Amino acid sequence: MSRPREFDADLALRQCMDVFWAKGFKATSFEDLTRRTQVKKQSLYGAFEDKRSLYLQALALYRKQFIRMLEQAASQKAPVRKKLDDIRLLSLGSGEGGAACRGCLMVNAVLEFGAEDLAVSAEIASMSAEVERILEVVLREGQAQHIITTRCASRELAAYLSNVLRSAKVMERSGAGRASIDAVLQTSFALLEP
Amino acid sequence: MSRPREFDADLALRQCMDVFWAKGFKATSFEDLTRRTQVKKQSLYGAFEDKRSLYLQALALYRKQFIRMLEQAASQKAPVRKKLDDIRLLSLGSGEGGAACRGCLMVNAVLEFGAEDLAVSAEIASMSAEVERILEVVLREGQAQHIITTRCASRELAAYLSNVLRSAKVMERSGAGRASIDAVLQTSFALLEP
DNA sequence: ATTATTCTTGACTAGACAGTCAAGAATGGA
DNA sequence: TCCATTCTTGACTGTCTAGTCAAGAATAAT
Repeated sequence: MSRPREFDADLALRQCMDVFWAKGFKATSFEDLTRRTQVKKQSLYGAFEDKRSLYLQALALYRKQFIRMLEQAASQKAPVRKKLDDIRLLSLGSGEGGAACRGCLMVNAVLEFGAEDLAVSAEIASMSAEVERILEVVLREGQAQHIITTRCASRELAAYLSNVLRSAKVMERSGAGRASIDAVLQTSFALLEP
Repeated sequence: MSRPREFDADLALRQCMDVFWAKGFKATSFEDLTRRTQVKKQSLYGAFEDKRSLYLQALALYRKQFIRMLEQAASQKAPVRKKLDDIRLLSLGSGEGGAACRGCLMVNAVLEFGAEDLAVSAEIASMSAEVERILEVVLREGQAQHIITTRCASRELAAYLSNVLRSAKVMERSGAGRASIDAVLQTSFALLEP
């Protein structure tokens, strides 16, 4: 065989994801990535092919992480109300001090690339579908327990809620305070009650 | 005095706004702007100072246009239900064929710059405030007529609705079909009923 | 008509950027 | 021990970009 890699590719990918998340694709230079990861240019190229490919891999990682957290909140053994609260808090962000206004990498990606970039669009569409599927299950459970309105079908409510969560991330990125984001989320969730 | 300008600066600004709207700030090169406006580089610099300054002026123009349309819908002499319908349709977009997935220039701007750019943030904050003010009046009117729920204060509902409209624009930019955007909007508006 | 002023035009500059090259270093297998 | 392979490193390339310069053109006021 050959000389083994000296850096942790998974760690490097996570770090690159952070940079892309904070700055966007175009505004991130390759030098930003090498500075952050402390990995030399050619090594990054070796491991990830390309700036664009690195970005797509970061998107995929983000999606996996997010879905895992959402699924955790949705599938816990707890009352529906608790699940919904956790989902709301998840999308409110952990309130980490300071650099917390990055929004959602996936939303940022859509806004940056629009619908033209097929690979990015596909990633987004896939994530949205998963999110809505998970939400729908919880909402249907809530409807069965008369906690959630039955004025609209669970599928519609899931699309609605997914949209609300997305836009909370837009608010977050715009620098809105945690309080005002939470207020909007509270209202949006309150309107789901029968 | 001196030699008069040979091009229409207002028209050029509108055209630049279109380009920024479709491509974003960083992805728009000055050459894109000169190609679109058919105005030579130095002339654009002469009229608008700077790429960034041009962008900020485009943002301001967009805000004025949008607020004017929204105010028109909100202040027409018509039942509240008609007003809300018009507001919904406004944010659904006129359904112009093809290149209609540009989203909202202002939302795109926030997502591209995050909260760091003070001038951009200020523009956004100002637009959000105006939108919410206009919506609140309509919603309060609706509450008085028992068309709109009084579970939440009109101010909260306005923040909610403003958020919904924003995220419809995110969906639009992501290439979602008109039908699915409208479905989400319908649901979001339906939940406002008592 | 002259002049001061501003517009137009195209060539230019300096810097940033993604991606490449080539030479040397380190490793596992024979 | 030696070789093949892959990693590392730093220098390099070509391209694209925002912004500038300077010379010529057109105008309004005198």
